[in-house]
Amino acid sequence: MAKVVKAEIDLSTEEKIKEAASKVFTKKGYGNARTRDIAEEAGINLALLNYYFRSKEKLFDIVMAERIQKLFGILTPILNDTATTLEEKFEKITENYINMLIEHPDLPIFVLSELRNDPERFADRLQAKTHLTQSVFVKQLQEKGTEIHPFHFLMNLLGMIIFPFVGKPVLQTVTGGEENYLALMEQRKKLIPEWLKMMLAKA
Amino acid sequence: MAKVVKAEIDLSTEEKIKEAASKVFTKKGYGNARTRDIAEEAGINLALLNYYFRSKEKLFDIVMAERIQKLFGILTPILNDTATTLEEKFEKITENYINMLIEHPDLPIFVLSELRNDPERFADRLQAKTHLTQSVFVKQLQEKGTEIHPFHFLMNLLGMIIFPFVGKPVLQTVTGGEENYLALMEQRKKLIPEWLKMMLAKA
DNA sequence: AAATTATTTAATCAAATGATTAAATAATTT
DNA sequence: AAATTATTTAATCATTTGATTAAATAATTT
Repeated sequence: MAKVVKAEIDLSTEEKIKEAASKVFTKKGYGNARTRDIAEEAGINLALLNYYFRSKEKLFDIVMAERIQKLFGILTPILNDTATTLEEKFEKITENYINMLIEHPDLPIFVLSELRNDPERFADRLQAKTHLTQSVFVKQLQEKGTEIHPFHFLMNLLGMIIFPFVGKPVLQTVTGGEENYLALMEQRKKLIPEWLKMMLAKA
Repeated sequence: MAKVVKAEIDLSTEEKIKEAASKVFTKKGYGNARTRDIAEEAGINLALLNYYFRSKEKLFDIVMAERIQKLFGILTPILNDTATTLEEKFEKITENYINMLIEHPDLPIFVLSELRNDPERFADRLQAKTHLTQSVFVKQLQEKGTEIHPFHFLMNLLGMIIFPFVGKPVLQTVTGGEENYLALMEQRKKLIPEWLKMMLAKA
């Protein structure tokens, strides 16, 4: 056997394919992506892709798991931090998300549009229900004694943070070039937490 | 020739195909949609689809034009109404959008994810730049003398309205069934305008 | 070094898929 | 009614596309 080197080379070639797949899938979506695109992007033979991952679908599953984690993994630790106040959570989530989304602007539209195609399929990956309903964040909101359902705050937060990236193709035609867009996103890092604090105060 | 009847029958069969295409494309996206799916949904022969529309792509172009209009057509008349205040515009946009999105929850994710695939292609359909920069809405905001860029308000409004529908597959696993989700959306009709008024007041 | 196992490639397959063609049917015009 | 035009269908094409196979090469073990 060639265990040791297998592991190393596997990781290297496997990783090359996985990253190419992530890039191509994220840019074009599952249906528009061709396994040949991925192979070319990875600089390998098409057969190798199937040798390592058996099928387009299996490769896609692996990519999706990682992309979902990348998109939603930010939330869980912050929402469950007992050491921070609600206000600090707003700030951290906004800051972390916008920084990440500036680097990966096409991540949300990819994940959300693939989830639409088959929500059941990735339901277990999400586990949003448990993560959120029992989160410190929700408890802190309930302690405030507000009439407003906790998820409204979450929708507002995520909506204000993520939507500008989901709608980037449209919105950027309005704001002008990439620089202007980035400048607006930078402003939103400070603005969004303030807006949420206002909502909290009035609630 | 068969002019008169051609026009009528064309409209009927053409419309059947167009509506089937709209349904299938919206649900699955261009890349995952099959012309055979559309033909079956329309209850017609596959060849008929090509007889009327020449190709999948041309049919898609027509569908996209209508879907873009459906998604963004709501905005223009309200944003340019000189008879309403900013506050009333918030209310009208929220009310109209949420009502429409309850009927067509998969519209935004479809349009936005297809726009991502080729933003240039539909740039002329959007014309967001002109429609917005010179809108009454923007002028009214500027009269308020706020430091905050007008587009922040638009992003917040659209983000809070549209995002819950874009993220429905994820968010609904948290909120529970369709009824709960609808109830939350109904609440947002009243809440979102209030939140925007607060942002305006503090700005 | 020989044998074994793992990796990679070129060639090819089979099914899916968008599109066309030729013929049949229906409608309209003359 | 005959001729013309429009609509619809069944059958078929050509290409694309995901996947496999058999052979070549490289690495590892014995």
